[in-house]
Formats: sequence, C-alpha cells, structure tokens
Amino acid sequence: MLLALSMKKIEWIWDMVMIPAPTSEAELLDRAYALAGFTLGELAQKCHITCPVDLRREKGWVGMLLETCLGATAGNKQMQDFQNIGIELKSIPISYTGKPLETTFVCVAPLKDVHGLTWEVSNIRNKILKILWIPVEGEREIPLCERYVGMPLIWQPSIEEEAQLKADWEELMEFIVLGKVHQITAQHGEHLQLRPKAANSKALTKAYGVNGQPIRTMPRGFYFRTQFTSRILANHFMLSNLDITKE
DNA sequence: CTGTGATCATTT
DNA sequence: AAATGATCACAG
Repeated sequence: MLLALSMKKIEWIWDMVMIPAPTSEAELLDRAYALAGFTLGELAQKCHITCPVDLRREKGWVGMLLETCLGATAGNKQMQDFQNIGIELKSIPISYTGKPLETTFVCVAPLKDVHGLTWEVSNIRNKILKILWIPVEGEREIPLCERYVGMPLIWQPSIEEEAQLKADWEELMEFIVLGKVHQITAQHGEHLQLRPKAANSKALTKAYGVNGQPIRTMPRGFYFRTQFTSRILANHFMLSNLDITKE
C-alpha cells in the first residue's frame, strides 16, 4: 500500500515563535505539506520544544506539536481546531506498511442531556465534517525524535461514510438514552466505537440509569476503528497515485 | 470535573 | 497481532 512519506523537504521560512492561524484551507494544506519529510525532532527544534524520549507520559505530544506548527489555536473547547475554515486536525500514527497503529479519538460522548439529540446537530458530526489527517510514523521501535511526518490529506466523509457513522452513533446513543451505557463495549459499532476517555478508571461523570435516575460512570469517547481510518488513507493515496500516472 | 491532545499495556 | 479497557499531561 502506498502511503508515501515524502522525503522531499520543502524549505520554509520558519520563524517559529508564533504561527498565525491559517485563513484558508489552501494555506493550511500548504503548511501541512511543508511539514512532510521532516522528523518530529526537527519540527520540535524549530518550535523550540523538547522532544520527549517516548509518549508514555505525553500521549498527546505529537498532536500538540503539529498544532503548534500549523497555527492551531489550542485550548478551545468543543470546537474544530480551525473553526474559521471548518477543519479538524488529526495526527495518525502509522505502521511501516502505512496502516494506522491506533484507533482515532474523535470527541467525548454526551452521557446526559441527550434527549432529542440528533446526528445532524451533534458535536461529533461537526468534528468529522472535514478533517486534515497528518500521518506520522508510529512504530515504537523508532525513536520519537526520528519519526517522519508524512503527506497530509484533507478528508470529508462521503455520503456512504457519513451514513455508516450516523448508524453507529445512533446505535450507541440508543444505549445511552435508555440508561444502558454500562452495556456498551468496544465491540459495538462497526466503524465508530465507544470507549473510556478519562484520567483513569476511577474518574466519574453523570449519566442515566435504566430508570432514568442519575448515576455516575466513567467518561466515554467516540473513536474511529483502525479499519475505517485505514480505508480513508488508502483511498486517498491510491487515488492520488492514479492522478500522478495520468500526467 | 471536562475537554484538549491521544497512546499505553494487558487481554484476546 | 489486533483489539479493548486503562491511562498520561495540561488548561480552565
């Protein structure tokens, strides 16, 4: 499978003190392409950020680094990374064969005030309408600072993909509405799954019980299965390869 | 605690 | 080897 890690480094006039937010999709994509072919260590150096030895104590470090490099405004709650241009940023760890090594966290799942909530107005739909994916080498045997950033891609769900995600979301939300969140396991949902999303297993948040009474349970999040994201990447790079051969 | 950024580490 | 449940750091 072709998931090219660009070895062509586009020189950039970096002045990594503070990167302004991009004002268009084209500008954001240009910047993302300019990151391809650099290692995480090189990008960190340009940002004056120290690259940790591994991700055990900083699982979100790669994502934060890319946000800094692309001018994302951090700290915004429940919003897309680039709200002005309607784009969400996701880094994705890939194997030597270009396949995702991890599921992709999308957003936290609402466990209360879900009465009447529909897919059309859900937070998750807003997050997945347009995503800038940035593949990064993720094999643990590769030292973090030596991992290469790959070619970015903009993805928007096809009619079919959105229908699939909506179906999974509705199945999962049905459990939540009925107070059966405890019955949900990671095996529910064909493309979208619901799993814990918390500091640890002792964290508790409010939800509903089977009789509608308030209960406390672990916070959950929606995640894309690897097969789903693998298909997104494969489709994109196979198509771009066809474009190249046409020229 | 909630939500941002996710990957870890044990089980299957 | 892949998948699931658990976990890490930080801002507000």
